Amino acid sequence: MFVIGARPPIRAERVDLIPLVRRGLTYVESSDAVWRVCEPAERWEQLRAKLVAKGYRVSQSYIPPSVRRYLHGERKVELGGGVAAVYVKDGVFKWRLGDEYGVGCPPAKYVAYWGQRPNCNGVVIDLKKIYKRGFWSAVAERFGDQWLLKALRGEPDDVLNALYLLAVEAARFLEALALATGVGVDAVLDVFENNSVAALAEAVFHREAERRGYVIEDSRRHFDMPYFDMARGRAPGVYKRVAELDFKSLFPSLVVKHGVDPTTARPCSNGLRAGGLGRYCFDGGPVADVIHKWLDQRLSTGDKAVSDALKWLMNAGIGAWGKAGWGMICEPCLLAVRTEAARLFDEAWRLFSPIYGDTDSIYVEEDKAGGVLSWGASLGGLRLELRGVWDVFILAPARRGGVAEKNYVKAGGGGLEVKGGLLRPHDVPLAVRLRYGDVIRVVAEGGDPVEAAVGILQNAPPEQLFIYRAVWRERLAEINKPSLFHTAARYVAERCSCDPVDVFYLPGDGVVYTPWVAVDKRLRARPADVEEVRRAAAEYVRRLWKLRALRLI
DNA sequence: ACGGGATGGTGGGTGGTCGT
DNA sequence: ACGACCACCCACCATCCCGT
Repeated sequence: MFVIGARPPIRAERVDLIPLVRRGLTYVESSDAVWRVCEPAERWEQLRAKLVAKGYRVSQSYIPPSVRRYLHGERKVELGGGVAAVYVKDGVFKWRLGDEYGVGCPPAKYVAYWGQRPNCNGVVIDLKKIYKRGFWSAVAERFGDQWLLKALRGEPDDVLNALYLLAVEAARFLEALALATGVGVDAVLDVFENNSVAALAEAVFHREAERRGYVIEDSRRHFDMPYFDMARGRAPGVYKRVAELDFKSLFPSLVVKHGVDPTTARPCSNGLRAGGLGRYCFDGGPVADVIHKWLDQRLSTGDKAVSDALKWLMNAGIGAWGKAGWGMICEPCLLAVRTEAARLFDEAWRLFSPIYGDTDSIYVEEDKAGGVLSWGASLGGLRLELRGVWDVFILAPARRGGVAEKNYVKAGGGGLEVKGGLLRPHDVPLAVRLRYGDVIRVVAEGGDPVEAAVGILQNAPPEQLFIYRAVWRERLAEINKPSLFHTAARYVAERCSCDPVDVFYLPGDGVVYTPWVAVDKRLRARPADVEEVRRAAAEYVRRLWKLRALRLI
């Protein structure tokens, strides 16, 4: 952490760096002194508050020392080493490493867990912190809804195997971040304790500025910038043979093309429009250069994990210019990029009247794709690519008419992609969730999705009649007005030690069904038979808006 | 003509998930 | 982190039916 200005009343040494301090919406060079704080890092949070209260300005106050040791070359990133998953069963640590299974601590560099932390050597990864949602929800999202059937059965080996899948993915992502930033996985995890990828990106921005002899003042915003929705759809309906075109890394490309950088942003009469702030010019700088390097890396890598890590770093780094909280704030930078993206988006709509578009994507009839591609090629510095042609593309109607934005289904070549909470087959019985592709096929052929779902339920195995949802114990404890779902959750929570609680349930008439038991609000239970539950499931899907919306197309 | 129960729509609140 | 959106729940209101 650095202090800018008079000598601070703490242990600090003078360093020969030029401060860039915030003035209005931009940064300017100052002749003030710069001090490196020598106090232990655990005190920085408190120290910052005290110093800021006394009128001192600070820099890099949120970068952990572990990250700094890597950025200054005192430590080198070491990649590779085995990835193991560990979980506790009856007080015993069971692990999987590749195809090997064992008990105790695994002989692996990365030890990932969910729930109780194993006391093992190596880089310990808390998967709860990485995925920030329920265990089975994360597994189902990434590796298929079939895993929810295993969640229902609850076989210990299935849990360990699912855990291992997440562990491998998480370790690969963390290593990719390490490779891209030069910050070791242990230090990346330190950042994630209190912060996000944005803080990691900013650490690299700061280091590059420092290398050039500058420190950039930390500033703080209390409100996030307003978010402009850039999604637009033509009309609800089923479209056939739809070409999808995407800009690859649009925001980073615009940063690089225009040299957008917080350290050189300044108002000028012929620059880029920055929303309502007027026009701004940029001359590149340390931040734009880092993003340039990351963009080149992303365009040349064939490794998906590395590509994803770079995408996160760039988007989080750029997005953080308008975030609330401490950081490298630059409203004109973010607004200039967004406004330019919005201008291109509008131009595409004027020229091609797409079926659908969202920020950096354009969906048009197959025969228009060539025209869109040549337009993209004429823009300079941007890469517009044909991602593919979908056999079926469905735009959902909104409840109040028009298109429900960011809600669509695209299907082709046996694959199916569903976007948006309105259409995603959550909150539906597992059988329907697993066979959602069939429901979509019926819609594409002009049939009734609700009756298709009811048909699926009539022939479904009994355990697939339930809906899956997760609820965290902490949340469950503070719920005042429990719904039927929470009633089921409380009933299940009393019978397992899981967190989040994995609830398989189905709302009924005055009761909620959990596998083969009907529970009322006082948590009184009676057995329920299959046909009773099947009827409740059919009634339930008939009520669902997400299926009736598909019917209205 | 009146009142009470049943029914159905609405709007606000709560909780959860997705997407950025 | 935050907004948008869905399912659910409840309070509230209008309407209708029907018996008195």
